[in-house]
Amino acid sequence: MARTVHERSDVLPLLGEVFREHGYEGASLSVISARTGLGKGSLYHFFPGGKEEMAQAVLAHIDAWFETEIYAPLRSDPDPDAAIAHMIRGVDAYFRSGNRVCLVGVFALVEARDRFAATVKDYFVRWTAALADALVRAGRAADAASADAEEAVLAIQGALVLARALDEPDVFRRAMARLAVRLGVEGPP
Amino acid sequence: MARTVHERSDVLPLLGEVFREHGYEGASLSVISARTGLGKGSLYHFFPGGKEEMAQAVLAHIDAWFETEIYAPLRSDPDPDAAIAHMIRGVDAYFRSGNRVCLVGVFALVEARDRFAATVKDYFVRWTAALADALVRAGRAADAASADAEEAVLAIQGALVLARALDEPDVFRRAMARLAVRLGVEGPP
DNA sequence: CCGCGAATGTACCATTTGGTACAGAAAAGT
DNA sequence: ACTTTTCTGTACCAAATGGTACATTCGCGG
Repeated sequence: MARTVHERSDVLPLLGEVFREHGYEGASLSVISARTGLGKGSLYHFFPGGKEEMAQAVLAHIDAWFETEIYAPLRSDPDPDAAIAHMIRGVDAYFRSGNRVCLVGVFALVEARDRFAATVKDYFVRWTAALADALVRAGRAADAASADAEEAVLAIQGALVLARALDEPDVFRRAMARLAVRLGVEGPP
Repeated sequence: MARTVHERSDVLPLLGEVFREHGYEGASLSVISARTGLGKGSLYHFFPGGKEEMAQAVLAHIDAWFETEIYAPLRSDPDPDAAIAHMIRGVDAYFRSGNRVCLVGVFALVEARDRFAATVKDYFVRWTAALADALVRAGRAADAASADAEEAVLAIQGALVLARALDEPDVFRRAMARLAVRLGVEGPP
């Protein structure tokens, strides 16, 4: 029976897309099964904790990506300006220039209540902290850096909301361009 | 049997809170019934179209509030700066300084796919247009006004996401203060 | 080449879902 | 006082929900 053998790790991106598009409650096991191509048997084999474990795994996967790809450079790249520019390009690519939504943001607005609150909070705390760190190292005063970092992360989230609402990805691209100017770096390509 | 007689209009705010907290999919008829105090009979009496009509009615209700309370002054108040300041104060109060989430934003991220896309889009289009109008009348150039309006609306949405994610309403208050500065008016009290 | 464990599909479970039917009670008209 | 309309709770429905059980099959190490 077991025809194609899957890895848990290559299911995560598919799961992510499903949760992105339908939210947690909206992502029923049947649509998850359909989109991943995995039957319930396989799903519960990889994620014995069911839907909640799937979502948690996806969040962890996303978090890990941002950690290595965005946060770590912000914290420790010897050239902070380059790290900030890299962040903007990375974010632009990750959200496909506004065509993709932030799963963590989605969970923050609705389902975070108690289920994913800690993970969601951590994601944003570490993001703003890392960005503030880079800004300080780039020469900004500590309090200004914190404010600017908060504003930047907030702008990214807001841009995603607005771009999706208007169905106009350009809103996101414009926001990224403004962000680059405000943070004093080169904008996305 | 029918003890307390309700009005459709006084159920809408309760419905709004339910959708805000649970999203569309997460708001099951049972929690709607529990939170509104109305049995299914009454709910389907007021909203024959079921859950979808409830959500649509809530959106319309919200839209109407913003139209008269925020957009109209932005468009036609003889003192545009006063209208902008009034917007910031109104928004701050409406979202309870970050303790409340934007239902339209929630729907934009997840459920809008096809169900509420038009309503959601309209809400944000009219908001940005009205704000840009006020900014132009306040003396700003047309293109700068559009960009600033877009950025303002986006910042409000982003601030709501971040404030909720961090469980730190102050994020929203700070964002509103920065917004006031950037739009050149008095901030919220 | 064989056996064991990982992976998988199917059938099933109890519960909940959104929605309907309907019979009664309260208001409102008259 | 009466009818009629508006409102409400309860009981019910088929379908879908998240989850479990299990027999089966494949891949790999011995």
